[in-house]
Amino acid sequence: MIRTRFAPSPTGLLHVGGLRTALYQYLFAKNNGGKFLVRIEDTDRERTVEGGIQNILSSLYWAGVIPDEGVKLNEKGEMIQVGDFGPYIQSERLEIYQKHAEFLIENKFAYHCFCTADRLDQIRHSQQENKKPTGYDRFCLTNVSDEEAQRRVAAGEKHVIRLKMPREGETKFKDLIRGEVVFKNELVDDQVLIKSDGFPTYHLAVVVDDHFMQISHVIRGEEWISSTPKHIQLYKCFGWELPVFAHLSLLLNSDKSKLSKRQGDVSVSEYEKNGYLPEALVNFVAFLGWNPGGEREIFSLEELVKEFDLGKVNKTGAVFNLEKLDWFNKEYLKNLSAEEIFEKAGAWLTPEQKMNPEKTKKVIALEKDRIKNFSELSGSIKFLYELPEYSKELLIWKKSNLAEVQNILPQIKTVLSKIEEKEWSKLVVEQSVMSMVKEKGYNNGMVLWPLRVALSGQENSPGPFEIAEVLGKTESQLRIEISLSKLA
RNA sequence: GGUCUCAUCGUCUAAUGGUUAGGACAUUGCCCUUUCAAGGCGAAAAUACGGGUUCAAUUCCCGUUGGGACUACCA
Repeated sequence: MIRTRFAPSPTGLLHVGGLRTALYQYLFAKNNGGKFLVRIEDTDRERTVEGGIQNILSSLYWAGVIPDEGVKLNEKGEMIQVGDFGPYIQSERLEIYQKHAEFLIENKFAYHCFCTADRLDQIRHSQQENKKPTGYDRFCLTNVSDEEAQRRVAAGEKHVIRLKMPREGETKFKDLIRGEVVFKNELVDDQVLIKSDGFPTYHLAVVVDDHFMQISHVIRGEEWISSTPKHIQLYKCFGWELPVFAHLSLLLNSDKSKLSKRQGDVSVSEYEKNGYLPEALVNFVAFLGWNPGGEREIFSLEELVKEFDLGKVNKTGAVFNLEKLDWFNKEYLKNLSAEEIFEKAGAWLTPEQKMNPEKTKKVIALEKDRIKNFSELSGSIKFLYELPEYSKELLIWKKSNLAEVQNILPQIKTVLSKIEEKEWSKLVVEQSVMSMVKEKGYNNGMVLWPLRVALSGQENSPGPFEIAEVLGKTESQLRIEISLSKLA
């Protein structure tokens, strides 16, 4: 049984890099008929933030990356835990880690360390100055006997528990994405397993949990590659079977450094707020470092599941490029009907726009190919609900002049006034105006440009006939009237 | 500094010994058109460098250079 897990720390909002990791874990599990679960790694009490778990889960659900097991959301959006291997929140599993740490101590796979932060800093500094590899010098392993350690622990002295890495040999593993990776054991530090506050570090907790939650494939970011030998050592100490490791390359800023806040929005909820479609973000993020091979780029989540192949994941880090995301979002927007957009974009519409669904849907149909995301929608259709600001210069077509506009606009007005109110439609307006253009031998632009600007007030907009239909006869007439006065 | 790791157009990538090195985004030219968007047709743009191996290297090996990650009682 293939089982993967997403194990975020609730230290902030869900990051797009985190979304990609979760997505790959999800796609891999689903592609293999396996299970995807979410576990919360909240062992750092300093950094854990209020509402962090909630945000991570709601972003995941928004994106459609829904866990089968572990920490989930119910219909009301409340956090629940589902599955046979819980609890799925590390702060609720403290005794398990403690028990396993004791096992390691008893079997001499780990030892107590009483060194102060100051001393640790000092050795690190001198190691760096002497161009030596950094790491704990094993002072407490060599100078503190088991009996003394027991006594000091019993006396309540502050201490941590460290893993005793072997000094000989090397640790090898076969990464599903990178192939064989080898580390010399003597260079691997004696990692702290239990902190002085009694909480486990990531390294102990991740190994214990992945084992008991029967994770078959540990898919995670590249930043973990160098601590993998420590994890493998722990599996060996416990006598557990190793999972398969797959380390994903990082998402990058445009300067190729690890993606961070300083170069714009990186949280999933920010994209949600800005009116990006989850399908577009998911599709985009999936293609950062992986693609199924052909030339097609638009894939639904179900299609991604079908196509996904960890072996085709790239080793190189990918720059998170917003322009491409905009393109994906536009593609998805184009495929939505005005009806669907009206439903989905509710949060971005003004109350007035929401109260006139018939008109707003028509308006959306006109503008939907012009916007990148929903946050642009309301602004882009505003001129159809309220009188725009007019500019005299804009009313004059580049190949025309003031006198010509002053001559033509009244003629359009006359033509339009002849149309019956109930006959008013895009088609009828178009026929009337175009036959006038033809009759007088005018150039299209001479007439259509000022008409369009009179109706929209915009430099760029949909065509004049579409706008006229939405506006209706009275409003259209009014706007032409106002434009005329601006020209005077 | 040490360890690990990566290297195809500006960006995302395809091509696992034989291609005019393909596509997409962005840039740009033209067409369509009243404008913008969309659409259509083009252009420019890459195998980091140096050695091997081979009849043949983007592809395999080595080195160089460059980038990145890690180097915490954070994950």
